[in-house]
This record gives sequence, C-alpha cells and structure tokens, in this order.
Amino acid sequence: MDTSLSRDPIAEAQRNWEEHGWGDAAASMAAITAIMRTQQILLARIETTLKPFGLTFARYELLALLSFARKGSLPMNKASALLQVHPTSITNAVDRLERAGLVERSRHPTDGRTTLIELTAAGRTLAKRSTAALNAGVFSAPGFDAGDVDQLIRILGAFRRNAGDFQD
Amino acid sequence: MDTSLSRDPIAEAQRNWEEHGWGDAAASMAAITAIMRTQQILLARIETTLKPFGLTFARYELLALLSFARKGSLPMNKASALLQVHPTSITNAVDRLERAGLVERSRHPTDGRTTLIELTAAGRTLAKRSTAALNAGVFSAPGFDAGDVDQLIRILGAFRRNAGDFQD
DNA sequence: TGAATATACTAGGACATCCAACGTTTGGTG
DNA sequence: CACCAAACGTTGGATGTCCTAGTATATTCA
Repeated sequence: MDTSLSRDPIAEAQRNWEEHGWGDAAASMAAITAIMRTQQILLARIETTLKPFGLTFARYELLALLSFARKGSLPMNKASALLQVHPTSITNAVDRLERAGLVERSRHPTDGRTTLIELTAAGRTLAKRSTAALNAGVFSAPGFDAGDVDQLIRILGAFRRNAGDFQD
Repeated sequence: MDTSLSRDPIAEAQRNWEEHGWGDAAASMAAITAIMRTQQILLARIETTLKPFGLTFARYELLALLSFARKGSLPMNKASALLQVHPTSITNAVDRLERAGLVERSRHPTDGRTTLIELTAAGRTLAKRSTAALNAGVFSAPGFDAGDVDQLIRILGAFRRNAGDFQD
C-alpha cells in the first residue's frame, strides 16, 4: 500500500495516452487522476488526525459546520446543501454523532417536515479540540509549495463555479 | 443534492477560519476542502459516463491499466502499487470484473504466492470503448480554464512527490 | 376546501475503501 | 537442512457515498 514507486504512475499514464493518439485528453486525464490521488492522500492524513477523537472526516465536517451556525442549530437539509453531500449521508452522520452524544435532533418549531441538528456541550468541546488538531497537524503545513495554495483556490474555485456549485 | 448556492461555501468556511484566529491554516483548509469537492464532482461525471458500460471508476482504472501492460497480464500486487490503492480493493475489483467476464485470474508460473490478472477479449474491447467515452465526455473538456491544467499537474505532482508517492 | 404537487427525512441496498487477521508460499539464515 | 520472517492474496468488518423508494408534512391551485 505505502510503497514508493521509482516513477510517477500518473505521468506514465499520460505518456500512454499520448502514444495512443489521445493527446488532446492526456493532460486533463493526468490532472484529474492527480486530483483523485491527492484527495486520497489528504483524506488519509485527516482521518489519522481525527481518529484519536473518535471522529471521521464526514462527522467532523458536520460538527464544524454546526459550531459556526449562529443559532447553534441547523436544519438537516441546510447541512446537506452546505456540505454538498447527499441527504442520506447527513442522516448517516447524524445517527452516529447522536449515538456518541455530540449532537441532538429536535423538531422544527413551525415546519413539521424538517429536523434540526444541535451541538451538545460535549460536541462543542470536541469540535474545538479536533479543529485545533487538524490545524496543527494538517492545515498549517499541508505540503504544497509556497504560492501554490492560492493557485489551487483560484483554479478549483473557477472549476466549481463552472460546475454550478455556486453563483457568486 | 444538486442545488446551486448563492455563495461559495468553501470561501465562507475560510472566512470563518480567519475570524477565529486560524489565519495561518485558513487558506490551506480552503484549498484542501476544494480538492475534496472537486474530486467528488469529477468522480460523479466519470461514473455517469461509465455507467452504460457497467463499469465503475475503480474497475475502469484496472481495466485501462491492464490494457497498457506489455504482456497483457499483471500481478495483483503490481496493480495495487500502480493504482495506489489497498490490495483488498484490487481483490474486490478483480472479483467483479472476473464475474463480468472481463478479466481472468491465473497462477504465476514460478511464484505460487502471486496471482496474475489478464484481460479477456471482451475486457480489451470494453477498455477501448469506455476509454473513448471518457475521453470524449470528460477528459477532453473537463471545465478547467486554459493553462490551469498544466498548473494542476505541476502543483499536484510536487505534492505527491513530497508525500512519497514516487521518487523521480 | 380538497386534491395534486413539492419538500424533508429515513430505510434498504450497491459499491468502494481501509484495517486487522488468516492461510499459503518463499526464501534467507542459522 | 530446517525454521521463521516476509510477502501475497483473501475474508470479514467498519465507514461513507450514492440511489431508489417510502412516509410524513407543506404548499399550491382548481
């Protein structure tokens, strides 16, 4: 699993693409494959950092989102929209967080369809601690060269806007 | 699930980070979150394109890798190393591809521990067709701005090298 | 007002990924 | 030559994601 190869397998795939006459798609294929692999590496680091807290990244994201909510609570459909995942993924995450005593479900006062999620005291504490750990262990030194972080934010921001994630 | 937000939720998260005094980690957090989301968008497009062929991206990657192998066959541990996924993921993919008649397992002639994977004729045909579909539907127009593809390859290549993916 | 439509959440299933543990085969070492 | 550590693949379990379908509640409109 964690063996270092002598050559970049993605660059190798790009060469294969070019040799087969798919030169117009080769570079994009390489970029997309690199995004896939980078996501995998980063996710593994994040999960390792969160493991001591009993959290996964999916659950952490929800916890962090709730900790920034002004009212301290959020409808499940809002969480689904903001985290940009399927509603059933939110249900799954809330189930586990609730079982761990970190959040609680409550009925919406006026709309009987919606369920509100709210942090418990334990949830709020864990959100702070795990965020500090992620900042220290991953975000403050992610391994990108200087200046590249801003490039990534720009490039991927444009891509996500093109993909319809947001208007702005 | 596919609702367009008025504002970029990742930029919003970055602002939250900065307001809480985590300015040194805010930009990296935003870049990493953007990578996660971009991967999700691209994977969804790829899976949609592959669905008519009865393939998932994981199975396609293995199929494509085999189609480039000189001998037409590859040990499972090689596939695991080149695709950079856990050996059990290869076992899973080969199980399904074999059941679909696209690949076959065979014993290594000299080393009794290793298993070789080989494309069937049907597998080779499907690899070609699905690659053409991906090139046409995703890779040839991925939605990145001009010049950004090369930037991505450079930035993510450096990251992966730092992460120990390859020497080069 | 009452029926049709839309929205919100949940249940069940398919798929992929990882980890831990296991059995088999190799190959180096005493 | 025998033994044991290492390598290889598989099984079983946990997690997350998505999809489809179903139930309950709101909203719209005839």
